[in-house]
Amino acid sequence: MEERASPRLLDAERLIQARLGDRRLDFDSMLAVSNIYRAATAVRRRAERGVLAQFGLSWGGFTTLWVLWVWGEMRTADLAEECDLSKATLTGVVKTLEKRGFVERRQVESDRRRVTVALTDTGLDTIERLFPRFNRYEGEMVRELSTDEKQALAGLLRRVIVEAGRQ
Amino acid sequence: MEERASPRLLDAERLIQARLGDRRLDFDSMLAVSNIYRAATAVRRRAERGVLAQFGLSWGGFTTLWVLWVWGEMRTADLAEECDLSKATLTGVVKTLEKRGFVERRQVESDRRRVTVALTDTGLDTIERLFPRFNRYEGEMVRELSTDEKQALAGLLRRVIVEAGRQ
DNA sequence: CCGATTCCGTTTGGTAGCAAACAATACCGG
DNA sequence: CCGGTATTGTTTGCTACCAAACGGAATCGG
Repeated sequence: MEERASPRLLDAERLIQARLGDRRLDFDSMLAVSNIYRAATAVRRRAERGVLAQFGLSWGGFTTLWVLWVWGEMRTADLAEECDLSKATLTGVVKTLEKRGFVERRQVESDRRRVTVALTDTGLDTIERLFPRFNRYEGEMVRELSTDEKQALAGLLRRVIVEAGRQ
Repeated sequence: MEERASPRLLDAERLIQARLGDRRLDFDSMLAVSNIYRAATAVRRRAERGVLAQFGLSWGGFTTLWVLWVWGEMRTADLAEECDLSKATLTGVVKTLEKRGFVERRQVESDRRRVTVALTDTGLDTIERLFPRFNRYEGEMVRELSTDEKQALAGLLRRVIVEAGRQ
């Protein structure tokens, strides 16, 4: 099970040890963190190629549609927060989604600095057809894990998110 | 233990569950996958702001320096593979690193299509000073986890990487 | 040799992502 | 009211990232 893991990674570990000489190095943390990043890249790429591309969506675009679906019409700032994007980035993503006809911007009457974003009918239809397929993909990507392991993984990651999120 | 971890995050997760209602969905997989992505973003941002920015490096730039440091001079294609980047992206990253004086390109005599990339003295000095600090940051980001938990996390993620990596 | 094919890194054209500067609007103290 | 300050979303300028097209270089079959 664990043995076939990745001999290359272990080689690298020894090489680093040699390079660093007597310096003390935290390998457990290094492997945990670098695997988080690698897993995220793998998961994102697979989802983009396997599902999202057919709908003309990137990961960020999908996330935005999904958040709007779950939470409904939202102010730009809250949407950015929920999508875990800077507001500047969100402006661009929304622009793209608008171009594709998935969302629309709405001026807020009571405060003209503000703008809300909402799904169009096309956007709603798209996310309702897309999400179940996306969710099946998610299942495939973690199918090696038991239910308990999935929950354990989510729980461990949650603690990393909280810690790393402290600025 | 798990309860104090992150009330806000769990609330959001419960809310989503409520919003999605009776649809048959694989929540365990969904939470595992989305937390992978969130954790990666948090980890990357914290490292970039906390350490890498001071050295004028992005995550990708750092990874590239690190790989070159550990493995030595490499062909472009192998470097891209090792950094988990497309060769097109790597061209850009190397271009930036070259501009900053961290790496240099070398034409291969025996096959003039090929190019290798190697650290400059500046690059070597930089990564040798930077990596220990980066590693301390990694430790901080997972400091809530015990050694066993870090290893468990790395192991679970490795299995996701393998599965999601199958195209 | 030579034509076709394969291989390699770069370029092109597009989206994504951030920080910082910005303009418009709202708000607040006097 | 009115001048200063805070807030909000966008713009600017940059890097990163990918797929696909490209063009030079090697290689292989005949």
